[in-house]
Amino acid sequence: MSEPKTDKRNTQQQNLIRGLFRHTERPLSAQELLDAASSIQPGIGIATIYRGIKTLLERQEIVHIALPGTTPRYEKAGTHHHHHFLCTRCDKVYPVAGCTGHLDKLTPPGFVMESHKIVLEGRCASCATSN
Amino acid sequence: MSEPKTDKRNTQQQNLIRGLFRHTERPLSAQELLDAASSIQPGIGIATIYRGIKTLLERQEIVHIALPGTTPRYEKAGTHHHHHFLCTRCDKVYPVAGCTGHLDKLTPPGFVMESHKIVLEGRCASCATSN
DNA sequence: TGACTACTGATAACTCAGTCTCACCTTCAT
DNA sequence: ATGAAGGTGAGACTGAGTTATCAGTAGTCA
Repeated sequence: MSEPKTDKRNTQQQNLIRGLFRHTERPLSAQELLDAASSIQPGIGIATIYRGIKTLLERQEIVHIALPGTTPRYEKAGTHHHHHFLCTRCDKVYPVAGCTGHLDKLTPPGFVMESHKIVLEGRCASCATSN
Repeated sequence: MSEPKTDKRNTQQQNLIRGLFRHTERPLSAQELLDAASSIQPGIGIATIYRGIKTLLERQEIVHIALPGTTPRYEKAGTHHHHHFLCTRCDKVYPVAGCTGHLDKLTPPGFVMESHKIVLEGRCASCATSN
């Protein structure tokens, strides 16, 4: 749980943030990171969370994920091509393996598709069973 | 180009906004509506645009469309199921006919999918040909 | 036509995510 | 152990998008 890697200092807070990504399978928002980090190190500030996100993005350890109608999430870099499920109840985002493909067929004539996003919405497993 | 429909007044501004949706095939943002409306009726205020959007949403003449990484758009209600193409250069959004289907297969066990969004990103026809 | 009142335009205010500032603290090379 | 300097936490600040306020305007109805 300590990796210098650059000339930056190896602080508890940055290691904590890196550890949260390492041990969480789903993409996290800044607020989710703050909540999770606060339960381990109470008092950690939101500015530190954003600084940590910025550093990890620069090091390409995480990637930015934009989703419709909610705040950005950040996810471990280097995963296979996949999409996301957004729970409309708890607002958590989950990775979804695979892809339907055949999206080229949808692209209008003359348009050049560079990437695509598929977002499933509904209830996650825990919100589907509870009211 | 004049439809009372409720006890609300039938103003030039509201008719203009309704007309813009009626004669535009692609979803529009508040700013795009302001730009388009201003070219027809200079001096129209942004507050009037938002008031018009609110009224049309209440009357279910338009629907709200959330997209990743950009501002909300609004689109004529009652269209067939379709998705959207977001131009990464001009930030315009275009409707995309059809759908790949087979998305149920992606839903993780225990999750309940209620809807899905597919967003294609790249260059629209006019941005693809110009630099 | 005249009066009532909802609507408009300008702009201030609000909301929220994200950034900046700065005094204090922690890390780390010495 | 010590000092230099980058990191931290608190909170002010910023900017984009949206909403509220209010005096003046225009639609509606008698």
